[in-house]
Amino acid sequence: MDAFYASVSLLTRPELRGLPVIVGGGGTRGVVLSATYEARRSGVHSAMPMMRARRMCPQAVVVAPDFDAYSRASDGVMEVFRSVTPLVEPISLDEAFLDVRGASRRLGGPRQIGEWIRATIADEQGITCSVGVASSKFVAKLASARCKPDGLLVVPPDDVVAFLHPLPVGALWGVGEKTEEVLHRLGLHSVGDLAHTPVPTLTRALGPAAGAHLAALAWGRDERAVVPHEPDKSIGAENTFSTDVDDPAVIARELLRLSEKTAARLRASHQVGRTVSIKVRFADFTTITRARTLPEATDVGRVVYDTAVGLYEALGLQRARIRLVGVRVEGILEAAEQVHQLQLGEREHGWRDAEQAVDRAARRFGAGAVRPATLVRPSGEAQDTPRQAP
DNA sequence: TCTGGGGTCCTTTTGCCC
DNA sequence: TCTGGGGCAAAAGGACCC
Repeated sequence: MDAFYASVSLLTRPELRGLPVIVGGGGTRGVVLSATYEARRSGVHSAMPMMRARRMCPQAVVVAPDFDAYSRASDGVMEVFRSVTPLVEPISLDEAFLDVRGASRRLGGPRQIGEWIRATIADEQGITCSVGVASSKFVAKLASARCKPDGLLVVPPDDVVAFLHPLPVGALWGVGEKTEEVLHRLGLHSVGDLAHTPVPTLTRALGPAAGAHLAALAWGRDERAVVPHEPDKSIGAENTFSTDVDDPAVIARELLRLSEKTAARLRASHQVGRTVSIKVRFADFTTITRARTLPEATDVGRVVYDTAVGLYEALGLQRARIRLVGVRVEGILEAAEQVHQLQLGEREHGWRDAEQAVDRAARRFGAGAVRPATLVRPSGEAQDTPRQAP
């Protein structure tokens, strides 16, 4: 999709069409999530700090994100994709790879399929998208980027190298700021430069995996298949405070909220995880992580929380100024695969039962209907995260 | 200028066992 | 008892993507 969040937000705010619009968090610390092309003309782009974006484009209208609307639009778009082929690999809410080799007989060549998808999505969702067609995933991805917005570009197999080589190295999927800097220091600016560099030079500079990978991509070699639905490897939640926090009680309360949120998502997806990790970002933006692997996988918020707090306390911080905390559960398995080892003298009912009861209450009365008392704040107290009404 | 939240993957370090 | 190294898994850090 083109400028997905911004385009979907404009559906309910048609009076803003044609204006520079930025979608981003209302607070002072947010970044740009999406911007219309009118705003991009002023240099605004996603991931840019909101403060800077407002300065660059003071006339822009800033709207808060509406993730429910984006999620609904995404469902509609993915449904269109799946009507073409079951081989759909979503990359995010607004983007997916489709392997259309098996659909040609029914729907015509890739160009016709692409145009049909574009027309159908414009018709059903009222937003534009761009389609790249190629014989590999990453060339298709670059092709779609090149024809944005509202475009379609087919790169036939014989044209791949000619298409790639003039592009800047930073255009490659997997080359970000740091890697680009390393490549520039080697005097490599275009994909063609990269292609004509000995592989050992690249692996020395970037490591064996990245070096070999980029060398292959520079010649258009990419064998990765379109894989529908890979299982989750980790599930987590994190939060940046609106202002830095040095009160351990506030940190602990936030770890509790994030632990419960993460565990609830595990239970909802019938999954459990073995490793609990926390993330702490200090006021100066340095970030650390700490992890502990449990004897047995869990989906219980209290277990996640106890582990997370233990990890935090083990840091031995003394009123450090904290910007962000996060909780993540890794080593995920299907709950059905997990066999619970019974202990002698174990209580018959525990936190798991309590939390399942909370899940049932939440389904009937809404998320947050029942929650730990420490997370129920006196009215009027400042909140760091907007929350549903109790 | 001041940097979100959801993730994945890779590399290096560390601790343990033999 | 000390020293060293290989193998392995877990932990930690960092780059990257949308």
